[in-house]
Amino acid sequence: MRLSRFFLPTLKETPTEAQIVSHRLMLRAGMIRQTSAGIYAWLPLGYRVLRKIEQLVREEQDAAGAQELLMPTIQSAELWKESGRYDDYGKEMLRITDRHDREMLFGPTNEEMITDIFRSFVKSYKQLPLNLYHIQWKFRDEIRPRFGVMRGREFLMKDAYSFDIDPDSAKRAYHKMFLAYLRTYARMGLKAIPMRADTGPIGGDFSHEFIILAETGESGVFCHKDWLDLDVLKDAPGTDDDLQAFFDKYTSIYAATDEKHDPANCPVPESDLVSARGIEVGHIFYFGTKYSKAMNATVTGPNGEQVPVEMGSYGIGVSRLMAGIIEASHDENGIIWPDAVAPFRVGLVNLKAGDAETDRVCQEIYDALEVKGVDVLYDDTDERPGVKFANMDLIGLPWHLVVGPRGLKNGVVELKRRATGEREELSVESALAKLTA
RNA sequence: CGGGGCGUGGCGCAGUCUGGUAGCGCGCCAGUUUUGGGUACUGGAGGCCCCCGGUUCGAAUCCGGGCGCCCCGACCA
Repeated sequence: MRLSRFFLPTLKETPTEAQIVSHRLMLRAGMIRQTSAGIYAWLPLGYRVLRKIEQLVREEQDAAGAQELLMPTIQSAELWKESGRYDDYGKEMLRITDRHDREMLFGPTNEEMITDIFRSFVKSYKQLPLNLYHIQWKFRDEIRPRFGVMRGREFLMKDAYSFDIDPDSAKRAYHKMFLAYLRTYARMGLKAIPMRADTGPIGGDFSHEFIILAETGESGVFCHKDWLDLDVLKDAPGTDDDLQAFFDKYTSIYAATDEKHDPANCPVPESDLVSARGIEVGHIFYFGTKYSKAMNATVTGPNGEQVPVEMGSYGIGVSRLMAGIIEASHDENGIIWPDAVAPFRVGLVNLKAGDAETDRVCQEIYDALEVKGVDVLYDDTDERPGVKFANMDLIGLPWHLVVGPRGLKNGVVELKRRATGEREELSVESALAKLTA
């Protein structure tokens, strides 16, 4: 993509409404545009990242055996009356009336709907286990939306729903998601810590929330320092292995939010205790038969009896995760995208657009990267170098390849790693080799 | 929902108290200049001053009503 043709409305100054760093940077980097309180339009740069995150989440869900479908955003109130949550959910649920005066709602979550789909088609225990998920926009009419997409009213969420014949099997489903979640965050370069959590309006008796560590996180977190050394991607068992041991290991190390942390009764000696800040980016629940009983979702068991299915649900705030990543990965100049979710892998900076030789080399590099399938944003504008550098740092692409007449005279270009600031001068060939490796 | 604040060119703000032709910085356009970390100069374009009503010779400014947005708190992926 050529920057001269890319819709990227960056801002030099920070809009006043933005208080936290991710919100500021997303506005300044031209990623989002607020349209109402807690509701945002995703501009091309932001949307690219959103899709990257979504895709990574999808890959891990698929790998864990979940199957993707897509349910509507607008739901009928009927199902919610059946489960009893139409009244319980309160004002957070956006209620809508259609032209026939039918009660509808913009879904805040999909337990009822998925349970309805399930009961319509699944009749036998032989069709279990089953895990269905979708990545869909949700709406929760928060009293006070804030912090940009971190606490928006409309947000993109991956929600998966597992169905099993008995609690043991449901536990395994839970463990699978537990692992998939940790893998998902790890692949995004995030340190995520699962913690026992309240189940809130979803209900149920077993739940973990996943907190990523970020200096600017909204809540305080305490954990054993061993957490910081764990490498999920190395520890992760294959999907067929028994996940119990993995689950036990990862839930046995101390971790608690400040609300639940009691310094007086903390099992971790002070010297091993890490105090940090975190952001909740996922929540998984095992709630048994809460919905299946209320909605009569049963299957025929091995002995011919009708058994209400054991269910769990598993959410990841996809749009929130973007803000979380920025909170966890930025510096005073802007965003630092982890490679896995970066909108482009390379920012190619032409320091002197219009200079024949510089233009030629840039074009050559641009074409070579495109051919190799490397996402590249080519700054072909005739802005001053300072402007280009500042903008490149702001939008945070992992690699900056800087090409100017001065370097070309010596046969070199400059490759900068955004995360570390390291720069090296090297030939075009070596730079390309490095970027396409 | 309780408490606080804000709404003035795209963005950041001044002007409101004390009514009298709407300003500044950044950005944008044109030109000159500059050319490796937001360059300098010159000349431009761009505003229903959130909306409706009232007071007044005259309202961004005063009064009444409405809408929107932000911050703190209780609540949440």
